[in-house]
Amino acid sequence: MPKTPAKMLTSNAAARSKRVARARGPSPDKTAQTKASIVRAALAEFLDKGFADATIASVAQRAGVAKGTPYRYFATKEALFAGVVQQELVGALGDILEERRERDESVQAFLRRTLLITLGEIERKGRAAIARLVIVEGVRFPALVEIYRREMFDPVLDQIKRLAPVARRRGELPDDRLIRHPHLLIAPVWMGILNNQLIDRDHPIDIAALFEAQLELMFSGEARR
Amino acid sequence: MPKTPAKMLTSNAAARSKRVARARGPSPDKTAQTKASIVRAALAEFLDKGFADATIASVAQRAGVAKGTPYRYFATKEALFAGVVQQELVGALGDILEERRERDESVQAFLRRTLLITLGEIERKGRAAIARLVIVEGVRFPALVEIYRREMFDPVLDQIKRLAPVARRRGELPDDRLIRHPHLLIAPVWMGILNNQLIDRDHPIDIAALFEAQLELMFSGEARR
Amino acid sequence: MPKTPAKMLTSNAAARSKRVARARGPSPDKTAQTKASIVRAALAEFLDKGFADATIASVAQRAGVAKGTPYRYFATKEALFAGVVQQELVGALGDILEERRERDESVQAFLRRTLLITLGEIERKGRAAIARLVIVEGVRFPALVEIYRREMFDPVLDQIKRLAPVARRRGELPDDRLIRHPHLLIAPVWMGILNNQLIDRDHPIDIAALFEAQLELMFSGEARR
Amino acid sequence: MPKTPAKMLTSNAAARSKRVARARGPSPDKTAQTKASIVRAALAEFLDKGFADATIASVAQRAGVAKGTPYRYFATKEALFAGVVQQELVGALGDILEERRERDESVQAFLRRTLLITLGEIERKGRAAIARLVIVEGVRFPALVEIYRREMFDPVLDQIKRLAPVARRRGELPDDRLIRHPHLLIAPVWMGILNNQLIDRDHPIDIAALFEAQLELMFSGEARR
DNA sequence: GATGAATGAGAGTTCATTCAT
DNA sequence: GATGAATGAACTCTCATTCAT
Repeated sequence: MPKTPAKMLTSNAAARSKRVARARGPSPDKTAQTKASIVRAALAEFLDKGFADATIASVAQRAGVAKGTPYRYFATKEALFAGVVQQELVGALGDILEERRERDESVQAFLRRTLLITLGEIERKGRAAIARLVIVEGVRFPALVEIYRREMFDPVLDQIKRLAPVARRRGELPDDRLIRHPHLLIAPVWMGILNNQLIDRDHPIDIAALFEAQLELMFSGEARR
Repeated sequence: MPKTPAKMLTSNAAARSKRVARARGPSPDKTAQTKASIVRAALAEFLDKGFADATIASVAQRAGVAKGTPYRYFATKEALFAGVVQQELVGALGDILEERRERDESVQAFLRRTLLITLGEIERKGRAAIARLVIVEGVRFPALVEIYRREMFDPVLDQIKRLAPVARRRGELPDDRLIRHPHLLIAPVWMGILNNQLIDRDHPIDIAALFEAQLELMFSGEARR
Repeated sequence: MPKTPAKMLTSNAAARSKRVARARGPSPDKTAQTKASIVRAALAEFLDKGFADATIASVAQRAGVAKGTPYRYFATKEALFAGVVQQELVGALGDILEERRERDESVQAFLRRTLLITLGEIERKGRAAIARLVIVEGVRFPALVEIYRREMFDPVLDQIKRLAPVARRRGELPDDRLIRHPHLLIAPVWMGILNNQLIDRDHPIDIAALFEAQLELMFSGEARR
Repeated sequence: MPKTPAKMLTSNAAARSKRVARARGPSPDKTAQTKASIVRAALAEFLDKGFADATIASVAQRAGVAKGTPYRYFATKEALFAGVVQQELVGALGDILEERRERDESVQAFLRRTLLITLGEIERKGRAAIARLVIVEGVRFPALVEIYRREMFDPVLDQIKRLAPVARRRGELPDDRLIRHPHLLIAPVWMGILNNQLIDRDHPIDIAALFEAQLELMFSGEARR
């Protein structure tokens, strides 16, 4: 897990600040490792089998711990699922929304720059699989879906809603279509996730290319002319 | 469905015997009704709870039959699920693909005419919910997903692939984009299903409007100018 | 179980009246037998081990059924316990309270006649063990204790409270002690149950003799003089 | 309890070493305090929940120690229960049996003086609750019941058996009833404990008054005349 | 001595599936 | 064909107990 170094740092910092109170007893480091391996194992298990078919025993086995150990960190199977998925979700977007459009940068260029990079990451990392998981288990975990919407879906949509009028004023848009239907811009991304993750895993489509085509379609970009 | 002929035969036989001896022996008519009510009940159950949380007992209760009765018609719970969903899937498209573009009808007009109507039906009937179910249970039922792809997804896509060059030749398309990315046209539909069924049930978007906007976007329709 | 014949009778009557609605399917007789054997087994198990140490698996084994079968009749282990004990409790007294004092019969003679017989039955049958069970598990099952109090404890006490003034008027009592302390008369019975069931099983005391002594003690019977 | 001397010794050693080196090393004083708080916590836990529902973790939390600490003092949960209850039992009677009947004091007066005071203490302190606990867990802990019988039940009974003939000779008893049924005298006490602790906690009866009434009933006390 | 993370046997409970009636 | 009682594998969750630190 690429995050481990960062986590270890945090853990060590925590250990240092707690050193006075915890001179004896098990190592906080090992604890953090145990939890991390459980979370990792659980994510893999849930991705493989879905919530219903996943078993705690299997998670424990994948993590190399005893059957009861996951319960030290998550009270129930549902809590484990929610905890694991939530952890993957929160802050996953972070960077994109931090990005600011530079002076003289067109909205189209800005969107291409930020969203295209994110899309690459989404596919490279297992983000698309997470999205699929949230969607697939959404009926049982409405709270998770809401988090997903709040943390991932709505921010991107809001960004588009905010930028569309700007682009229109700048003459980048030939009509109000993006203003009226902001979903149109991200539709190809979901189309791609759906196709690649669920419908046709053997013939994945290039989500980035699909998105870029849609971007050029909506903006009167040069490729149009 | 291989059983269909046999069933029809039985049904006919039933109709015949009905006139002769109604009072004694099992009624084949009643049998067909029993199966129908089981299928209906099962679909409702699966839509409500998903495959894992659905129980045969509950299906039986909804259907007003005993717990063992569904097993007369479907060998296992999985077979019940597959059978029920498959039945909803197969032939659901039927009509659209039958439709032929009329002489002088533009491809855009043809697509609007056929797909828009279908979309309306999809939303009016529970088709979108079925789509959701297939997607959600796809990991466990790859065969169903394949059926879905074969019966629903690919036909529409193939239709687009077939018509795109035609439209291009007819001067309806300003570029090759639809030829290279046929998914772009149906992306808004999936965006809508995803949003309305799973992500934001409280704020459904108008799928038909979204699709029409995309249609006009890709074709150099009047609304564009 | 001595009750089986009576129960079978009831069961048969039930089967007869249901015959119209239940022409097919499992035999109601066998069902009743299964439930009876589960109840019997559960009572034995609870008496042997107490609620906490009793296991459903063991109950099932004693009853000669599968582990899941008890759940067809009792939703939870608690329900099984409550159901079994309650069944033993309700109506166990019945007869005593029906008894009426005959003309010219002294209160003392009446109490001796009715309670002494009941005491014999209590010991002969497993009633004392049931009482112990209720008492022992009372903290966890307040509802059961309340039933016990309502069905067994209070009725006897109320009977005494009702008869004490009568006896006093009849000159059978030398003072108001029984009126002020009705518990005194039944105290020896509980003393006996406690001793014989819990404290000193190897040296049981004769509860009937103890009760009779107390009866004579409180009434100025001949034995006193 | 065999450990008592050792403990006292340790305690003394602790007192000694306290003056010399308080700052370093484990404090034996603290150890004794730790054990005491564990015992206290355990008793409360067992009284609250009974043996089966009590958890070591909860005991530790009540005592303000770690989950593993109780195991330093008691090898198993059963040992903890036995140790705690036993400690409450042993020597609890002590004083009563030490008491000697004064010259010219009637047996009745002596019994009233000694037992009545004890009864008050029983109710004031949690002794009755302990009795309840022993009774309730008796099936699982026959050894405890035996201790109870040996330390509490039999001594009182033996005292009565010893004094009854004396009272009879002194003309305090109108007949041999108490000699033949010594249990009769203490029956009201148990009746009271049973009623107040288990059967009808909302309507406690006055155990002391009940006992005194029985005492006067058996002895030809003034109240009788 | 003390800690508390980790263990794993074991219990309650569910439910797809079977089959005698 | 239909019934529903019975089965038993499988799963979640608990908690007494151990032991490295």
